[in-house]
Amino acid sequence: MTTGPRQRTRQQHDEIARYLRTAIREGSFQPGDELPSEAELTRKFSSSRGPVRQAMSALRGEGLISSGRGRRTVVLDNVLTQSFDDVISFSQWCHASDIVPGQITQRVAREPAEKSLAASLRISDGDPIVSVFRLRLMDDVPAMVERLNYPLEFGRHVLAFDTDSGSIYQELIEQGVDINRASRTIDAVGANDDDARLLEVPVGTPLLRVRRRAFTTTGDVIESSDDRYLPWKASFTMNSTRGNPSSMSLISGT
Amino acid sequence: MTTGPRQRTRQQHDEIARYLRTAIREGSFQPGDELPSEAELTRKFSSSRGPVRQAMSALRGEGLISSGRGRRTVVLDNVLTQSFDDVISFSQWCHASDIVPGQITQRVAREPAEKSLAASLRISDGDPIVSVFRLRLMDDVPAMVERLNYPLEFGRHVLAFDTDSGSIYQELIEQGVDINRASRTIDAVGANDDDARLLEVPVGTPLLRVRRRAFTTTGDVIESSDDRYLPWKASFTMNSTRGNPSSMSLISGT
DNA sequence: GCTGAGGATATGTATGTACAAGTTTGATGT
DNA sequence: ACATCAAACTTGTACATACATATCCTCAGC
Repeated sequence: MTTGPRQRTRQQHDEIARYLRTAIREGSFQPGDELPSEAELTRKFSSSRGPVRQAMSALRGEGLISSGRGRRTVVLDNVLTQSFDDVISFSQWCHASDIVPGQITQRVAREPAEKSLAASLRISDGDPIVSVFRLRLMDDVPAMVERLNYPLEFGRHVLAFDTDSGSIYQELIEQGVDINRASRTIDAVGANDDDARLLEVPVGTPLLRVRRRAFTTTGDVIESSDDRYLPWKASFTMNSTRGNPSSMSLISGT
Repeated sequence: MTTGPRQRTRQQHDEIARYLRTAIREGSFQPGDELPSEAELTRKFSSSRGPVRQAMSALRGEGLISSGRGRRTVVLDNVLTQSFDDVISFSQWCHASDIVPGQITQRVAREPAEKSLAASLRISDGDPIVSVFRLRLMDDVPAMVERLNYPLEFGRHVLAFDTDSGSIYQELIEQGVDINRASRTIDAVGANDDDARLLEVPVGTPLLRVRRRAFTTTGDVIESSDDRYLPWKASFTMNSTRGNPSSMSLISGT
């Protein structure tokens, strides 16, 4: 007996949450609108209040809705958000959000590293790297451009992989690369010529840039990447509590 | 109407969560240790499983613990980076980075809340709010425009404060407002006319936008704000580790 | 037309019960 | 000594119920 099919019947609360997320995303419930009451959802899904409240709680945690004693639950002004702790893979995030991820590879190359990239990957200037340049889609609509750079040691797995077929992250995991830690820096940039063409927006359109470096347990750099999101397709949220500091920090530029 | 003392008996789940947070923080439960089982906590607090699971859910959402079917709940090694106070306050962040913060108030007003803002602050449409619009400086150079909105309950402290003199956050703390939790959403926008004029950049320049909502322990919304940074003056970084869990919150079924 | 009281309704909290689905543990048989 | 299996945990999910507490709406009274 192996792992068996990951078939797993979907839980009720999960199903309710997905229904609401989808309805909100597709505009069936606009920002400011009231969601159906818990009682209505209970009837609609032939469930009980528990699962309904679990779903609501999930959505509240994602910042999608706001609720309170006596008040109807309302939809907040929102775009999809990645929860900071589990942003690892674009594909994975899409699946969690019930979106179909897509990718159109623009370029895959094995080439010598230029100076700044070499420094970022902690290799020598001119050492070979594997670089990938892809347009990423959400439900077949352009959403992000992705520039990935790997030292050859890890990049060789990428060269042997069809980059149009899915998640590189998952492929690396399956190849036994132990991705242990990642560091992300978020800022804003204007779309350059390539970005603008692929994302179908004017040059200079504000994009949300996420630069990521991933490490093994031993501290070797696996990846140095630059993702640029259309800000109306994705944003980042994080929660912090007094006394329980968040892992995010604001860094001063030059 | 007598607003009455904000006395409010503490809820069981809140008390349990506080106990566990404190115990973890003070080292009674070390990273890797197992927490008491739900059954034990139920007995210890003479409660039922619902509140215990709500507390666990809160801690899981804060990334303090990890749990799963069949497995005991274990304490994670919490990565301390920047304290909550440093992240929430521009002034404190500047001081920590050895930068002189500055502010030039553009506008302070008491006005009725428009619809979306009212929803965000969880008050009624048209209820009075206090809004502040400031240009923030780093070493006397424009770096960020700040739009703050408070319900009157908290905003009255702001009205009585010289907004050119420093940190509103610190003032609120000193006035006894208990700022407990904050949620931030980060994305990118182009500079509008006001932004461009104050930051001395062309209209449309990409800015890093941070929308923040701050809450009291009881869940009341203190603030809903919109900060826009020049991306070459500030950015966000974040570290995550593979083992560490998502910040998805889930609440017990009960 | 406006105000205020009160009921209807909404979400938040708490308890009890039952079962599902993993993990750990220990007894048993070889 | 070792592998195997079953019992005894653990946490996850679900349902029924009750009450607390805040909001909204209706309608009587002025």
